[in-house]
Amino acid sequence: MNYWLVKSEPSVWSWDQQKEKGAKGEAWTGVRNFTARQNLVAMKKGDLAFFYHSNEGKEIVGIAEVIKEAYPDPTDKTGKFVCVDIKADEAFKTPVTLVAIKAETKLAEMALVKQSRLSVQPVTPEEWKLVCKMGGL
DNA sequence: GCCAACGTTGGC
DNA sequence: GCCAACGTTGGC
Repeated sequence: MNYWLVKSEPSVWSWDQQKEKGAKGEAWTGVRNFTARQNLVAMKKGDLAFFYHSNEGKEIVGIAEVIKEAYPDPTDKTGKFVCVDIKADEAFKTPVTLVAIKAETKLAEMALVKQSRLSVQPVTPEEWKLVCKMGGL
């Protein structure tokens, strides 16, 4: 079991839209970055990922589950990139903001802080536990 | 809306 | 294969 963090601008694809898709989930497309691509390929069915809202909100709003492993991204004409399917799992009782993450010294090493532009990032089990706790789960 | 950071592209 | 130019992302 691995842990991840995926980012989306809520104006493009929000947690609420993801929730509406229910158990069937939705393809997580649009990744056009090789580092993020590598992370997508490494995802396994059943892995969990934080759902982060960038630009608007700047907070982790909930947890999603990988329900289909990497396959060619239908929105990518070059065929170079992949996507996975995810479904909304649990919403945080309290969203964990970027400010709160930065204020927590144990989370200073998170990719979210150090590499803010990477849209699919790995999360360590320690970070996962702590952020879940901060989110009220 | 600005700007810094960084990934990608293309010329050599 | 290097590196400058360019484009995009995302926090502020």
